[in-house]
Amino acid sequence: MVNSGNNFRATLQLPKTDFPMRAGLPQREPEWLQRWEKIKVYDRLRERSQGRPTFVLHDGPPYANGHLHIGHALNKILKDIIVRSQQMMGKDSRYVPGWDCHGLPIEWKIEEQYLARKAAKSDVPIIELRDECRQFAEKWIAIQQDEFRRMGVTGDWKNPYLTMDYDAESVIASEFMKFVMNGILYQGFKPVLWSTVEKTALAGAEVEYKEHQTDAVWVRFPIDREKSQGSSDLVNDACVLIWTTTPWTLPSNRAICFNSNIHYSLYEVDRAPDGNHLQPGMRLLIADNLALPCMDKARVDSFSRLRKVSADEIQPLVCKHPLAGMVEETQPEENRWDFPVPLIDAKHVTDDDGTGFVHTAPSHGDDDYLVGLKHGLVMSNNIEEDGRFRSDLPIFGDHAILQENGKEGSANRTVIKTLTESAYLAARQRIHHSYPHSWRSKAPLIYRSTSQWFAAIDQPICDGMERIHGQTIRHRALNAIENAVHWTPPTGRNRLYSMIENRPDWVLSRQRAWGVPLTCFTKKGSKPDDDDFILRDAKVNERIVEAFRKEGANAWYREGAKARFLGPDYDPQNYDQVFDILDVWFDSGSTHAFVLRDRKDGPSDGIADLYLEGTDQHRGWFQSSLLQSCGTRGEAPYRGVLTHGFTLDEKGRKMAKSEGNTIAPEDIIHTRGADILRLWVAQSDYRTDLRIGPEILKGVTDSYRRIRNCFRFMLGNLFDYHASDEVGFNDLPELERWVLHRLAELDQQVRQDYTAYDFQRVFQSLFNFVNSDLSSFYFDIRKDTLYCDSANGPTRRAAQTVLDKLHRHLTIWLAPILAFTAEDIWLSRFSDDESSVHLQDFPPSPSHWLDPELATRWETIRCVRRTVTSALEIGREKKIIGSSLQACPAVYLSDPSIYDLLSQVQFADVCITSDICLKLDTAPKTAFSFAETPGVSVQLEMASGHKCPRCWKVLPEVKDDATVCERCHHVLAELNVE
RNA sequence: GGGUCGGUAGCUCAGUUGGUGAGAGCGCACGCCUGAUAAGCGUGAGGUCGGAGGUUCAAGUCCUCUUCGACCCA
Repeated sequence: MVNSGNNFRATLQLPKTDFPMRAGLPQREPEWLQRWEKIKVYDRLRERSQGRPTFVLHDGPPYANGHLHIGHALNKILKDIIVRSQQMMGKDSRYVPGWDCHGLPIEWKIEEQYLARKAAKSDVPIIELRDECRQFAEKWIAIQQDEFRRMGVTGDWKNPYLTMDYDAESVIASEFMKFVMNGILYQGFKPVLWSTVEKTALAGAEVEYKEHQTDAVWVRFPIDREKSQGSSDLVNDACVLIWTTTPWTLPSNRAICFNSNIHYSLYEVDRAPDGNHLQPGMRLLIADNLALPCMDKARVDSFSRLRKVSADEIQPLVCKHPLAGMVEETQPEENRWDFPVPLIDAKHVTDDDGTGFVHTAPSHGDDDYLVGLKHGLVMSNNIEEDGRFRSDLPIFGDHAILQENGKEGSANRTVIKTLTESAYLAARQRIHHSYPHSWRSKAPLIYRSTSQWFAAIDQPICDGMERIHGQTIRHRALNAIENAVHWTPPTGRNRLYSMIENRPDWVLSRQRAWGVPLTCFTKKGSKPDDDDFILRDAKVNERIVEAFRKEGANAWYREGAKARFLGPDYDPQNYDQVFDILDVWFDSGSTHAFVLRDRKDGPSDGIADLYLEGTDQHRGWFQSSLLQSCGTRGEAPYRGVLTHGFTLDEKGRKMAKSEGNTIAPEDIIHTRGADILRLWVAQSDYRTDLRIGPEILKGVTDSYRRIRNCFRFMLGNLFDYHASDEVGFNDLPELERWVLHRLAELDQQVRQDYTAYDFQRVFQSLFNFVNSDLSSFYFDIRKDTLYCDSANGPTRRAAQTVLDKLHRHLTIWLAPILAFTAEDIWLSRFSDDESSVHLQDFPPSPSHWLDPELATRWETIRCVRRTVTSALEIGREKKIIGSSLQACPAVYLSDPSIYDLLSQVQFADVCITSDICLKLDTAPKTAFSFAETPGVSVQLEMASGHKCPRCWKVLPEVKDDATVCERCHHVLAELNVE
């Protein structure tokens, strides 16, 4: 025999398809991108979605510098899945991508270019610098746009929003001026890291930490017996001991912090060398854990612990400043140290180092500043730009903390000398420690209080919205978080709430060049507290907004700008123009105004359905947008907020270039395809941090291939199916109806999960369905029918009818995730020029598909099938059978209802055996059974007869190896083959 | 150092208000098929649910501590 199988091969309806098993995604994806652009999918969806309820996901703008990393990919793909699924669920789902353009990192890059060619930034006109920054941003926006689009992200790419658009700059200024007009803006002081060499403030990112040598001092603060309350041993002659590594900040001291969780005691010096700073009889309050090292450093020979002192006793104490009384009372108050120094309970104090008491100078540290704000401490202004004490400060005037070359000046020495003379110095020591330095000059930095502009978070706003939304920005924001916004996952609510509950006022000003200026004027001679300090004039504001709209924010820096904007009503001589720029968070916090409110494609009420960003944006965009919006429009700019975790490597570690564990989205797209990246996103749990690496991507690719092949099977078996071949629901076999039932169930599940943004579940459900219900069950069973039955046979057409539904539903359901592959699958059947899966909505599933009762029956059937399959497997192990078609198992059943049930279906087909023998009888002892399925036993019997050379079933009617079975005979007769 | 979140099989994930011997899919091993074929089907081996302690008749599920990791802040 040549090969009997091959003789009949041509008579079978074997699957036919051009849909390749291997996708070739990296090569083919760009073709689909071109197609979508050509047929204008996004625009057509807008046209045909008019009148539908809108869904607006407002894009959080990425920063326009550098190539995209995997975190960007995660973020944009999640957004894309939502945008696409909402559209397909019946919304008009709009998406406008945006970019954040202003700010320090770009300004830096330009500065670096200047440095490289030895040009000084100060020599370059500011407008020129700003234009270079703009060009830099433009370049990266173009690159990033390409990279995002390559991922398959849909949206209005032709009209993205940029925070540096003239219109955007104009709106940002206009939003800022709302804060000018409603009294929320004020000028105050805040300590910043300051370079005395460059005479400028530095942002956190510009700071590097290096070892630095300096003087540390222990200083006694005498308890003020008149102002303090407490027992006499404390109040009469004890001191609080503090430790600091910045002695020069002591003249700016305003308080001492302690921590009520730390144990403190009163100690007395017993013996010490002659001339020692600490002398016998001196009494000191110190944390218990630190008393010994302190006394040691102070060269005390022996000391005693007198008694424990509780936090309740410490709290009411008030100290005198160690410099108190050193300056004549004729000096103004700010030049004397005769003020009380309170003790403040603060959590940031530890007993790891120092004394357990922290000297607090609100002008010279973040903790100090915050404590100062909370307790109303006075901020001193003792240090000038060049790092010297102001000239008029007694004792210390003109002494430099750091010289112009960055080396230590005389300030520390003078402070230590003064304290030594007044006998309040307890000890000193040279120490090395990690200390902030300028990234550029490498010189040490100091904390220095500077004049800044703030938005008042707790200031009542009189804008008529206080009744509805609350009086202050903080009230409004907290109210919105609790009542008006839906959080995914819910933990986001608490996170943002506690941040906003505790945050200080918003510092809006930066001493930088690339950004939107704080468009306001101050009156010369007025003090910040004066009512007329900030010019508030709607006409002036309107001129600024107009100019910015036409010329961009550069208008602020043009010659004659001051006179131009002040107009005829004010004399420019009497006003100062502010040249600080706005915190870039104010820019992006204002996007709701120039995108959601002002664009035609924004939502009708100006509120986005969703903001979606990484968890770091609780501190960033979620917060700045909320605060800005509460200050200007009274309520949150979003109805929903979704946060996702960060991307980590395979071991759960942070990705870092230095670790060599980074993965660029570009590489994944070039080697595996964007759909693999998208599938990785969909099958990950974005609520926590997401891992990615070679092994995980391999797993994703495996899953992808599995799904792809199942579609290939469907497509292959639909090659000769047309709409006219559809079999009506009532004529479908039970098995087909069961599949439709499952499809209808999935329909509900998929919609519910997409609505909840739970794509992981969507994919999991679809993937399991395709694997467990289709590939290993339904497809496997129906292969015989599809291949061997007459092309037009009713069961074959029924199966194809179901395959057609499966193809449509599954492809469309997967389209938001596998944007490219779904298109590939769709076009394999519907390939006219204008068609695209992305123009489809989720198809309806007729309610009569749902049939729970039938599903229960089939659950039982599959259960018995599993017993049969296991029995067959035992037969295989014993080499009794190979193919299941060689068998005709006897199934012994004790339950008549199950017997009836199985009798009514083609159970042999279901088990993929040539025949099956159902018996309502007790099983022989040799029969196989599962403990889980009592009452079901299977005795493996061989099918009798010969193997039909066409369909391979072993049937009694087949008498020899050359003739075919009856079914095949009829089919062949139809075909006129024989 | 502080705040928040997380750690269930090699991988991605289920495990409802604490309650039948801890599940799915993939991968892996072995077998079958050779008419989805660099595919398909079946069977199987993998987990002291990060660790310790506690509450309870009963804990992956509640509490405390601890470890590792991440984000934000310092």
